Amino acid sequence: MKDYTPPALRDIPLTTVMQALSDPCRLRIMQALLAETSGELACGDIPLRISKATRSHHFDVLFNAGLIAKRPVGTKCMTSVRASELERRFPGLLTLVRTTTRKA
Amino acid sequence: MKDYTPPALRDIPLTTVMQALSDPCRLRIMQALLAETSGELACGDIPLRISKATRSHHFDVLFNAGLIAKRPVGTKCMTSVRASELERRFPGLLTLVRTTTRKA
DNA sequence: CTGATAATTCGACTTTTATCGAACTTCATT
DNA sequence: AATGAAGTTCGATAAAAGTCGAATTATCAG
Repeated sequence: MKDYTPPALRDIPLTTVMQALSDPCRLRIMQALLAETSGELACGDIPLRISKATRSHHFDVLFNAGLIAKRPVGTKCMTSVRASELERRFPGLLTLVRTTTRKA
Repeated sequence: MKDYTPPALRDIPLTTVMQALSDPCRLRIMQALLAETSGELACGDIPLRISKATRSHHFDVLFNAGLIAKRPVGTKCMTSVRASELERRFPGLLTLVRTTTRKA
C-alpha cells in the first residue's frame, strides 16, 4: 500500500500492457472491473482460486502496467480501470478486453 | 516448416494473443507486416538483432497464437497477418497494434 | 488496547520463456 | 551431385514470471 500514484501512460510500452493481460487471472480482473456498474471493486471482491499473496501480485502488475487505479477505503483497496486515459493512449484496448469472450 | 495450417481463431484465448504480443521483437514483426503494402514479408526480411533460431521461434509463437499465416515460396517463408479473421475474433486488436507507437 | 479484516512484503520454489550455437532439412541453381 | 540460401530443430542455459505460506502493516469496530 505504499504508493497510490499511478504511472504515466505515456511511459508504458504496449508490450508491457500485453504482458499484463496475458495472464488469465489478470484478464478476469479487468473484465470484472469493466463489467461493474459502479466501476470499482476491492481486490478481494473478485473470486479467484489463488492465494492472497498471488492476488496482490496480480493487482500490482496491473497497476504498474497503468491499467488500474487504486484508492484506499478503510482496510480495503478499491480498484478501477483507467478507462479514459487508456482509450487515448491505447485505442482499441478496452474494446478488445470487453468484447472478447473467454474460450470454452 | 512442418505445417502451414493455421490454428482456428475460435480456439485461441485472448491471453494467448496478449502473450504473443508481449515481446518487443514479436510486436515489431507484427507492425512491420501491417505496414507493408504487399501485406507479406519473409522471415528474414525484418531486421532484428537476434539469431536465426530465435527469430524462427518468434514467428512460431505468432503463428501458434493465430496472428500470422505462412506460405512457402522456394526456400523462403512468406508471412502475413490474418487481418480479417483477427478483426472478427478480436475486435480492436489490429487497431491497437497499428496505432500504438513504441515509446522513446 | 484488543481483535478482526484487508492487503502487502518477504523468501523460496517451480514453470515458462528467451536466447543461442550447432546440426539438420529443403529447395533452387549450377 | 555440389553449393548456397532460408528456415527449422535440438539441446542447453539463463532470465523472468506465477505461486504459495508465513510474517508484517494498516485500519476499523468494540
